[in-house]
Amino acid sequence: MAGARARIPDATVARLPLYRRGLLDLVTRRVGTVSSEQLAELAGVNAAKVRKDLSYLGSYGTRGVGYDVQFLLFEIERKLGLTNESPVVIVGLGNLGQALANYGGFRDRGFPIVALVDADQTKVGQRIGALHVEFIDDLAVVVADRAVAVGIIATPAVAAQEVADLLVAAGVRSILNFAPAVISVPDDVPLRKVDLATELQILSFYQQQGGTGFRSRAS
Amino acid sequence: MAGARARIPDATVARLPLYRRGLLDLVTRRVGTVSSEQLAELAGVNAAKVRKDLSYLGSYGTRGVGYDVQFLLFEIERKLGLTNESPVVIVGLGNLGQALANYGGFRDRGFPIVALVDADQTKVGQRIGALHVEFIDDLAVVVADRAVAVGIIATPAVAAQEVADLLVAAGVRSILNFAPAVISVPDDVPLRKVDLATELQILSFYQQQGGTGFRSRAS
DNA sequence: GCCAGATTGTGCACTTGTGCACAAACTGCG
DNA sequence: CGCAGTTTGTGCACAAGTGCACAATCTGGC
Repeated sequence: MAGARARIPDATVARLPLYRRGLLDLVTRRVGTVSSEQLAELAGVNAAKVRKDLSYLGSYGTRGVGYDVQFLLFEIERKLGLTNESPVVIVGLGNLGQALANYGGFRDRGFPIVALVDADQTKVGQRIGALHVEFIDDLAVVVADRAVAVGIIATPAVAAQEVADLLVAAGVRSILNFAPAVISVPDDVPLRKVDLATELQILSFYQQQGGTGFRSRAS
Repeated sequence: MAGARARIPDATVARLPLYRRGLLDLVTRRVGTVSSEQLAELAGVNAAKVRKDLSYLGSYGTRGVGYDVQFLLFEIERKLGLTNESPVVIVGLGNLGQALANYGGFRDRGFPIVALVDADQTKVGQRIGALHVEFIDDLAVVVADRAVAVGIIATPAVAAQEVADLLVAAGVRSILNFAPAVISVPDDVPLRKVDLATELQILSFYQQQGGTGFRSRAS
């Protein structure tokens, strides 16, 4: 009762996709009900955290029984805003961009890639997967015509800020940045970054320290 | 004084690579000294945090002047354990694995990829970049012979745990997991995960919430 | 209708992270 | 030699995150 209106903590939001993944697994296995203990196991966290996290969404469990898998999955997807698809544009088709374009994991989870854009004329027209690379100058048109919601930046670092500005101007609503550069965008455009080399360096630190004193704390 | 021995907080460790990146930039621009304010700008954090983070490493700045770029860079790299290279093996050469194999960003930052391994015999022998794909059964030999320190898992989710076990058994010292699955490893093997679809889902949440109430908090 | 067993939801204490504000300390100048 | 200007290093108060422990509540059996 009462709850369900309070703001959901950032740490909880970051775990919701993990719970979702676990629930999807349970659905395919025809499991109808799950306890916080079981879901914790699937998501790699502890049970108390699962219960507290889920309580921020509302009281969707039943004491003595657990959570209804289908219903909880639906509620998490609703909170995450996954009820309809979010078309994605990838900007920059070097090695990483091409890989992301071929990676099926996005479409499967509600983020179909609908456009590929690059500033290099020699790449324009090239076919990658089911799409053709388009020129960066057409970005605004592409975004508008295909209702693109998310922009992925996979360019070299020097171009990242400029591309971010273009994406924002074109009307993209959130940005995922793979370029190893700090970029700034308006406050109303959610931005996350993924830096592969950074992850390796963090691993290096803990490995040098003897491996101990560190568990989870992931992206 | 005194300090430099205390444990470095996880949050600080996660930012050291950002400072390093900024410092590398300054080195190429022939800048000799940097203030916490400037470094904060480059790393996308605030100045107080920079000073506190750096103070955990020791007192390497000079009041009224700032930090010596070369020296600070060296000290950060030393703390991160980047003074010598860490050879990397990539397991799983689907789209993502192939992209990672071609991605130059690793070698440039001290993590040369020295081996590619897959369980699919039709992929074995195939050439990607400068390397040939080897069979998973040879993993232990490859790791030992080439002093591999880091294992990257880029397999489908179902194979992830098995591959993790093989990597640990082969003597790899830390693991970066790209498979959308929870895996467990011994406590002395640092493990981090990168899940691209998870990042998009988190973006989706904040975008649905109206974009506000969220800044930084990245991987 | 009641009890045993199971499992959620949450109060609370603790740990970790953040950022302000300011004393300490350095440089350069006159 | 002392002072003005600058910038670090850190004490402190607050915010966020974590996890234990337990009351509240449900189910099924008899």
